[in-house]
Amino acid sequence: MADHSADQEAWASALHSHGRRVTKQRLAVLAAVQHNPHSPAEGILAAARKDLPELTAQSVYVVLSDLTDLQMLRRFEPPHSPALYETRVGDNHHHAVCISCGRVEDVDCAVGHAPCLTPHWDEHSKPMTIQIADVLYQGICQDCQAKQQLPTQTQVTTK
Amino acid sequence: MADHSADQEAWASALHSHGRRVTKQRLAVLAAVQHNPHSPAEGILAAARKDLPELTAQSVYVVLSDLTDLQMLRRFEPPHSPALYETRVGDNHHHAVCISCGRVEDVDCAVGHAPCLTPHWDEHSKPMTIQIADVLYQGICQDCQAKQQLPTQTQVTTK
DNA sequence: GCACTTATTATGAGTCCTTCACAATAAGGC
DNA sequence: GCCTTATTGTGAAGGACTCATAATAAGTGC
Repeated sequence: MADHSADQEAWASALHSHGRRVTKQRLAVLAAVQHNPHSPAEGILAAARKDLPELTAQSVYVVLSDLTDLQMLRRFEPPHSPALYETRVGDNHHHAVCISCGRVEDVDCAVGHAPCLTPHWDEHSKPMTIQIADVLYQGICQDCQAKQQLPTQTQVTTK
Repeated sequence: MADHSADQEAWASALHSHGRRVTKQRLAVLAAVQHNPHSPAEGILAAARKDLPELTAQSVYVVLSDLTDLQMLRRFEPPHSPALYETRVGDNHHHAVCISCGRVEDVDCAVGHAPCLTPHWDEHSKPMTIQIADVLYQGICQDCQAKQQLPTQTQVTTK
């Protein structure tokens, strides 16, 4: 167990710099997200309640969305899954999710700091000024590959 | 109004090839998605009901998810939005959403057929076998840029 | 340190999107 | 045309998240 108070102070000053009050709820949520990256609100609630049992789910939702707006947290929504949160922000990394078990891995940007930031628009579309390019990789993690020694590797979606 | 029956037959044979029965509900949903790309289930229901008023929302959900599994439709979920559907499948294109108005544009793949398909894993992650790489661009479309001649271009999220 | 103001949190209910269980219907093979 | 069974319709339920309001407590000034 490393020096928690150092983290606490870092979070506190970050909150201050955004004009937010430093509450134990926010610190608990931040710590929970830090120690459980890629967790949904429910998981963050469970983790934070170990330190702060009276914390409510609604507070977690409020805190998470506020801190996400402040860019102190990053939120992403894999298909068929509730939103996941992480403290790793500002480094333009991406995510890979296992379509079998749902496990999530971070993927560093392969193309520098702004991957694929120059879309080639198709004919009929009105271009946009792109600010973010999120890449979501989907595949099968090694664990799941080992478990299901697939008989056929082609799609077996014939119902 | 082009030749609808041609489309109908194409959908019908596609359904057959997947072992599905050809029903007016499925055809209505497929036509609705084709004519309203990037529509949510509710919008597809509304569009399909113009041809088939007795169609129910639940049927639309069932049909959409089944056809998505069959890869006859493609589904994607922008942040803070219900799932959107389109008939353009198998061409590995991506999407750009306007963070202001929610408008969605197709973006052709900038890097050939498999963009960014070779993630650089960070140190601690177990690599996965990547099958899909979805890119979600977020920005501001021209219309919204024109409407809000932003006074400050930095973030005004100080509440 | 002690009020006081107001941001935050807790409480409770409500919304939206989607799915489930089961009965009614109809597509397609015979 | 009939029969089997996939599909659809009906009605209700579930999960994830948000909203309105009251209670609480951070941070400010005295």
